[in-house]
Amino acid sequence: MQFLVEPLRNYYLNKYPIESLFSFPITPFIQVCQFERGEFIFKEGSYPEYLYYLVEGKAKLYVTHENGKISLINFLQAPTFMGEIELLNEERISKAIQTVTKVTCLAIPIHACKDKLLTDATFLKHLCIFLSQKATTISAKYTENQVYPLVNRLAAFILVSADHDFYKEKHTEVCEYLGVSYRHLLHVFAKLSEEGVIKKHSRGYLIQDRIRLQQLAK
Amino acid sequence: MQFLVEPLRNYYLNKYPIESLFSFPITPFIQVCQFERGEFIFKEGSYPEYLYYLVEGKAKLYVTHENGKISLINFLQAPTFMGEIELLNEERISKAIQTVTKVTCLAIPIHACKDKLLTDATFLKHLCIFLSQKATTISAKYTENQVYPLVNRLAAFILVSADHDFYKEKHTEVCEYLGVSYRHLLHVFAKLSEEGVIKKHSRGYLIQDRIRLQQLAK
DNA sequence: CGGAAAATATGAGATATCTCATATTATTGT
DNA sequence: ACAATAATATGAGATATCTCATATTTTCCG
Repeated sequence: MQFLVEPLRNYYLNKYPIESLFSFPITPFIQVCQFERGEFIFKEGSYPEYLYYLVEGKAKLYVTHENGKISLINFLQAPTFMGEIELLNEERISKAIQTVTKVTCLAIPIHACKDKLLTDATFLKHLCIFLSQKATTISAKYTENQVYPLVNRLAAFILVSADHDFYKEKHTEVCEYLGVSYRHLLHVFAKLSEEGVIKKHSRGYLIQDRIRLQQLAK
Repeated sequence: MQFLVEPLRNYYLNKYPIESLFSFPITPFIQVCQFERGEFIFKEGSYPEYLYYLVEGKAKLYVTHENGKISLINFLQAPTFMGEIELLNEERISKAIQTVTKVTCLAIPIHACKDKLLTDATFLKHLCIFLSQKATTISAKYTENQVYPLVNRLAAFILVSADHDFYKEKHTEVCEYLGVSYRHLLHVFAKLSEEGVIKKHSRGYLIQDRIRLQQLAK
């Protein structure tokens, strides 16, 4: 992790203005940092020093279970807070956040700002909205995971992740995200291929029957 | 649903004081209401008129999927907010809340208090903490549901739900809560019985090997 | 560039979980 | 008290999903 100094710090502050999330001047406190791909923004069990606001890049939020299995709870993309739950609860980080690509964040030092943040109605309202959306999203994933077989969930995931009908994600991450074995994920990809819904290419899959895929997605 | 008038209203307001959750005097706005067992506090698709604060009794939060299946997301017990997400997002209720027992709530009328609530740092901080705990809880359930087979999840549920080592819950609700078929739930109960971990009685099960049950719970 | 590590691919048996059907018991409401 | 409804119980076949093992290809880094 690297903190950016002027004039780069100022460049990002102007590119991603977050003053409106607060009722007091937050800018003097903000540090701009960048993480290389594969770095940990938070490690499981660590104590958070910053509340981060991700503005560029992609990271993954995951938890490692006692049995060694990994659940990838969500991919994080801009704009998103990171570490906000631990700010509120003064707990150690229970889930890891690791960068998938190079990531740029605005970092708010907790020791310097915590009292201000926890009494700022503007910030707290934004945070409530953020947390309520987070709870809503994870609730939906939880119930859908229980009720729909992989073929439906994968169809939905392909639709959401494809760019110009081209899907290109790492199976290793996707099986952790959908909570299934690698083998089974491959099985279902093979099945969708057989049925002509998608077509395998060297670096991913091309959607061939978007209508059918949408039907499968629900 | 029935609103309680004085002096009953006052009785509950004094028994369950929530003034400290706000920085302005909320009491004049609060109505105290009771729901009979089986009543809907919120129906899926309805518009919320009140932010509720459950103080007595038990309710269940669930969602009905397009395929007709029901996922019971959580059992709600005091103290808990209900309808807070829709207060923040001005959306229709996506999940139903139905009482399991007779329920008593403090009801805050949204149209009269919304502006005050959304600018009250004290309330918003409490709400943030509540929402962050909610997100944390559902995240844990989500990942454990993916990673652990029913026997482990059921063991944990029995431990949490038993009173004086006696477990007495409706299988119909528990299978919706754990996201498994009724039959499979019965299978696993039979297996735990066979192994002498629990023992079936006329109205429930008695825990016979708490140590073993705790091992199974994780 | 080359070796190590990571990702992808495949086959096959095992098992957790599902659906379906039916019977019995308990609860509820009139 | 009785009928209807809800909950509980059971057997059995089907299937979604898992684990394991191995081979091949791709990516990464020194």
